[in-house]
Amino acid sequence: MREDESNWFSRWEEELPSPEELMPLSQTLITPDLALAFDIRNNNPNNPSSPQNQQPPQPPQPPHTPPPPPPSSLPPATPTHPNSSAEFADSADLGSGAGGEEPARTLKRPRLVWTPQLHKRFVDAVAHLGIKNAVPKTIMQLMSVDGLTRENVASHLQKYRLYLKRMQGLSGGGSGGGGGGGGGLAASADPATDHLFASSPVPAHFLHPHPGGRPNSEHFMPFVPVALQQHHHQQQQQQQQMAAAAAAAVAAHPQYHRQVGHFGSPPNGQFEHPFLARQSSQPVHRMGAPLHNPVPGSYVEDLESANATGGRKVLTLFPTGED
DNA sequence: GAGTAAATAT
DNA sequence: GATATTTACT
Repeated sequence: MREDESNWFSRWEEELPSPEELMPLSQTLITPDLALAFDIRNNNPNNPSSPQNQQPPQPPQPPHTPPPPPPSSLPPATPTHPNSSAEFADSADLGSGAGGEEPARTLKRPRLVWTPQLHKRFVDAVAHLGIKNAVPKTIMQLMSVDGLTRENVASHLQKYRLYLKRMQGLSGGGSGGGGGGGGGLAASADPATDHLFASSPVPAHFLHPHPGGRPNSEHFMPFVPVALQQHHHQQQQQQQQMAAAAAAAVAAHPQYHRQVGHFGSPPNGQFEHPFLARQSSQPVHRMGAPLHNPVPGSYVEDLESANATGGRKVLTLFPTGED
C-alpha cells in the first residue's frame, strides 16, 4: 500500500500535530487527582514550578566537572558543555523562588526528552532530507528547534537508524537472515527502544529506498514550513497510546519516577495545561542559529526535574505553533 | 571538521 | 532497565 509521493506529503502535513493537540509529555505531571492520591500539595496548579520535586541529595555531577566558574556572571556563550556545575539544580522549576532566572537555561543542557512529537519532527526532517542527506547537522538545522544540539540529533539519529535497520530486517523477509524467528510485523519490533519511534510513522522510503526502478530521486520540496495549523484529530491514537503508557507507568511506579504523559486526565476529557499559557515570548538565542529556518524556533523549552532518578534535569522541547 | 559507532551515566 | 549523553574512532 504505497501512497503517492505527493499524497504522502499531504499526509505528512496533516499528520503533524497541532499545538492544541499536542501535549508535552513533561507537563507538571501531577494532576489534582494524582496529587490527592499521593498527598501532594500543589500550591498553584497554574504554576509549573510546583515544588513537587524534592531533591534531597545533589545530583552526582559528572566526573569531569570543571572548576565551577562564578555563577554570578554568565559566560559569554559556548554552551558546548551542558554540565556546568551545581547550578543545575536551579532552573525553572526549583529555582522559582531563587529569584533570578537567567539565560542559564540555555547554557545548561540537562537532558533532552524526545517526545513523540519532537521525534516526529525529527523524522520529518530526515524524510525530507533524504536518508542519505540526513546527517545530524542538517537535520538539526531543519528541525530548527532551539536548544537542540547536534549531539542530540546525532545521538537520536543513531538510535533511529538502528530502529530502521530492525524494521528492514523484520519486514524484509527473507533475505538473509538470520535471525530467526521474526515472523512478526515490523510493528512488533523491540518494544522498548522502538516505542518512541513507533509513535511516529516512518516514511516508506526509509524502509525500501527504491524497490521499483526509480532511484531515490529525493523529494526535493522546498520544505514547506510546517504550518502547524492542522485541524485534524488524528492524534487520538497517539494520545491513547501515551495515556496508556502513562497509566502503565503510574501503575508500575506510583511515584512516577520518570516523565510520563498527562495521565490522570479527568473523565471530562479536560486537561489542564498550564504550559500553553506560557508562550515563549522570547525564544532563547542559541549560540548561533546560523540560518534562518523555515520554521522559527517555535519551541519552548521547559525544564522538569525528576528526582526519583537521582535528580536529573530534563529538557523538554515542544512545539508551540501558535503563530 | 563531521559523522558514525559504542560505552557510560543518570 | 531504558534512555540520553558522552567519548572515541573513522
